[in-house]
Amino acid sequence: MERAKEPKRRGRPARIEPAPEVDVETGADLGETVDLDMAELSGALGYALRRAQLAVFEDFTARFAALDLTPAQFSVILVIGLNPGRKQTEIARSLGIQRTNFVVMLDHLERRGLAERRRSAADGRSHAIFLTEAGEALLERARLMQVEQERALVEAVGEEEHALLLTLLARVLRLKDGRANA
Amino acid sequence: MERAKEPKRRGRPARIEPAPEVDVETGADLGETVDLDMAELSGALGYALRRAQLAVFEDFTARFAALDLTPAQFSVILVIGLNPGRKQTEIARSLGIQRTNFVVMLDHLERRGLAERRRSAADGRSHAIFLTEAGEALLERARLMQVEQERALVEAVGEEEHALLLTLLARVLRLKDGRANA
DNA sequence: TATTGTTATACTCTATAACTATA
DNA sequence: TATAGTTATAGAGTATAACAATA
Repeated sequence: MERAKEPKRRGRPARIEPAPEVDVETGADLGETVDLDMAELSGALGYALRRAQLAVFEDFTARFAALDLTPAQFSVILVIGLNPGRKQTEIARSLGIQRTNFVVMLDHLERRGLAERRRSAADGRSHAIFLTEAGEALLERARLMQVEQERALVEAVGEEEHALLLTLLARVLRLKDGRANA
Repeated sequence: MERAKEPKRRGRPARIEPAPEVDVETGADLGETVDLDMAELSGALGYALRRAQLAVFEDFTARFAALDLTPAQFSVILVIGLNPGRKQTEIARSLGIQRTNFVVMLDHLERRGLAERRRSAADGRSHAIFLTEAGEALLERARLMQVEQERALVEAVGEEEHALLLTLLARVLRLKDGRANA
């Protein structure tokens, strides 16, 4: 049974004081938009991608708060679940995570009892990675949440458009090949 | 005349040694793909957005290396250029940058002689932000590079598809409204 | 020698708290 | 009291160097 952790404190430590019990809802940070000229930026695909990605990740974070999973953590347990027994480095690389940073991520998941490393008999250097029972269970719940987010996205952009977006975003990755072959 | 700065050193400091003159091109990090099952992840729009955004930003960084501009810095000088004389906080908020973090960004641009703060006569608290001559000049060069990137993107995804992507990515932002009204 | 996993860093980005000057 | 700008700081993400165990 995984508990939703208290969101970790960030920024300068609060001076120990009465604890004001602030009304968080008041934060009118996005109240009046100041109508600057943004037209040129809005035409830049990179900028549009960035804003869209942030919006989806924010939404994700809100939805997955109860499961205490970041987008990256979700992607990791999903890939482990679909590819049990693979080497640490294989999992990491498939997600574009450097193996050195993946160590800490896995430590975290292992300490939470969601994943485990097993020494490979064939190759004493490598670890085969698996989900635990708890990990599988959490993954199932996470899958449901992910489906809900996808449904919300379909509602926002349209059914066909959602599929189209996936297609077009895949094409954007051709940029890399383009430069590699140049 | 802005110089392309040496990319800042990161990570653990190298032990002072002969300097191996490594063949960087050998890094076969993405050589053989290990064919894991990624199907489920690939269907997640959030993941697709993330990968696409990273690809475009990487491409951007490569293209803008000579100008020594990050995507964020480009967006800042662009918005200042299009909205000269606006308050610091207005510029920052229009880009979704917290005013506290914007201070350092502006410091940086000001030290490079690209932007400047002028105390407002009307309101002694606020700064009106402008580009310098050098800033305007750099912005012009940056605009050309940006157009080139956009052209590369059009080549990668198609002319109509590029326009469609912008439309659909704007719709993705409805997610936020959805949650706000819920 | 090369690979797998690891530790130790270090820079960037982003977030919060609190201070100063001004309104 | 509220706002604009600022400083200080902390955490997350991501990058590099180097080492140990194993191949």
